[in-house]
Amino acid sequence: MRIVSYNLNGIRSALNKGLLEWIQQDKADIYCFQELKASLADIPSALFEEIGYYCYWFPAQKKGYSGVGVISKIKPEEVILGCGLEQADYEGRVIQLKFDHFQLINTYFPSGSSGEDRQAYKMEFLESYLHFLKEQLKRHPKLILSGDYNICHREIDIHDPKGNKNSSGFLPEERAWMDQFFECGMVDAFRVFNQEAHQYSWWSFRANARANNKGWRIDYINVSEALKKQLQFAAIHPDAKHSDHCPISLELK
DNA sequence: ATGGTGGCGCGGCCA
Repeated sequence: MRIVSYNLNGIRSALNKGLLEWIQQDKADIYCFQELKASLADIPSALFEEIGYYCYWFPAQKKGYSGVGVISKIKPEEVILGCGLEQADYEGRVIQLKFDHFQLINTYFPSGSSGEDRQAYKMEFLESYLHFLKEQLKRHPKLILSGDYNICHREIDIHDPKGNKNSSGFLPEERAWMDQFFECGMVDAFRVFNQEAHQYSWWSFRANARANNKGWRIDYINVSEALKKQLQFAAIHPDAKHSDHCPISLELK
């Protein structure tokens, strides 16, 4: 069972850059997408269905903004659109899928990069999300949380830790939140298999950041302790270029 | 570097 998480920065733009063809050769069982930036009518589900995937979308109410979705070769037992938080659901940030042997929650965490108001909302969302996580862990001990967290956890996860100590996404309070998150009993699947530096999942469009690998690792697939022994592999895939993010993946026994 | 670039929808906003 292979699961991929990918912030597409616009599903229509990513499709124009060859996303479908990439999926056809990558052939994962489940793809968790963030930042669809499209309404339901503008998402070409048939393209994914024709290559063997069930599609579940939760776009934002606001046109062309945010939105999450999951496509899967295996039909889930249940799909929940949203997480019950009013603003997060308005912004299409969380989709939950119940599978036979695990619960999958795919999240696009708010970015705080556009100003104080959005940073305040990000912190508010993070606070609520911890309560949500604890509740979900009680209900579903085997939990997988994929997503764009918009936070680098440690210095090793960012190309310039000193220069970004005041940047949204690497603030001390955000990194402390990630500590708390993992203390709830979650495991960063990628770091189980890779402790190297310079492993990133997002690069700014500006100043040739990607070509110079000046990136941030802000995308994660985190699993609950109960699933850790089933982890076979996890990786980052910087060669896939349909977005300012790249896909990340894990393989589960 | 208070800049830089890209997606979306058509206003500049958001990242």
